Amino acid sequence: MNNRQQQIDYLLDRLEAAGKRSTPQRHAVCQVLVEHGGHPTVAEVFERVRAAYPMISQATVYNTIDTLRELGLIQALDIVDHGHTHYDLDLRPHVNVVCTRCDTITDLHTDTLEALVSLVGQRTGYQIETQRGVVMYGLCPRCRGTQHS
Amino acid sequence: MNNRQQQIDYLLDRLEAAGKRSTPQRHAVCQVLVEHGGHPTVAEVFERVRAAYPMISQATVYNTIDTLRELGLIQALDIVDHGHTHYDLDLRPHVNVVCTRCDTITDLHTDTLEALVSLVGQRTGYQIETQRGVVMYGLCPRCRGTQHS
DNA sequence: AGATGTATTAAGAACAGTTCTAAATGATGA
DNA sequence: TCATCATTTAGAACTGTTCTTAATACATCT
Repeated sequence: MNNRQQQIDYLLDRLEAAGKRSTPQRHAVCQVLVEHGGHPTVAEVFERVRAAYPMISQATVYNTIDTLRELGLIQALDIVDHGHTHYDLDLRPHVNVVCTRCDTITDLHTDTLEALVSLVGQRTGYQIETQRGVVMYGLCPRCRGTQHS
Repeated sequence: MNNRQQQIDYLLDRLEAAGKRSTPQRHAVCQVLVEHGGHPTVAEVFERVRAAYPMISQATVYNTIDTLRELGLIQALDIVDHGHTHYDLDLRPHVNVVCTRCDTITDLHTDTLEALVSLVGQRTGYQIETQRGVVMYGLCPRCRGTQHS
């Protein structure tokens, strides 16, 4: 029933299927990733995991996230001026729209992106990783109102 | 007639128009940026500028690039797993396709991206910076051939 | 031309996110 | 139980970028 629990279990299953162990640390990281929902950074994950698991090391968070990434279960998102990498569990093609003032990230799913991805593949000859989102920058609706500063 | 020279002069003119001085260091940085043509990093620019201007400081390269960016004359491009920022003089909307094996970046200009940008603006309410390119990842044609490794 | 004020530059220190290292811990399989 | 191997931990090391400070060069005013 619990969608999130299913998602956490899915990640751990895939880890085990890849011959990795399902440790409590990895469980905690996956749980935080799923429950965060948005586009967490390592620092955010570390901080939250720590609340439930105070002795966890930052290196473990990095390692777990790297492993998940190698298995293609999450993707990395580098955003100009943010200074750290964000991660995204959403592997459907979508646009991540970043506010250049408040840093809010909004997702948009649209067929136009999928069309663009396949067009880029055809035109360039690249084998595009279709599960990756793209990033756009702009002012979010709220910040457009407070533009003057 | 020299297209590149015009572009260099344009950058310097815009610097001066913004009240900045047109110093030899800035000239050298602009020249390297224009002549590079692709998506240079600060390290690449620094190295090349140094050849013609051995006493230039890395800080000056950073400062000049920051200034150009503040004036909207170049844009920054953060690419996952590259570890440093690339810069792009091309302010028309385009897709930067990055090879995940050899790091080659290929540009693609297409109306579909412009359509996507305006659609994203409408749907999300964000005021999208239309001059920014987006990044996609994949295997370039050459690396698709040597995939086995 | 000379003096004054301001922008720019240079060099290197400082910083932050990430990666690496080495030792300790914990699980697995014979 | 013992041996082995993966994993975790803590912190050092690394790297790209930013910051600081003093020196320099340019522009303006008289």
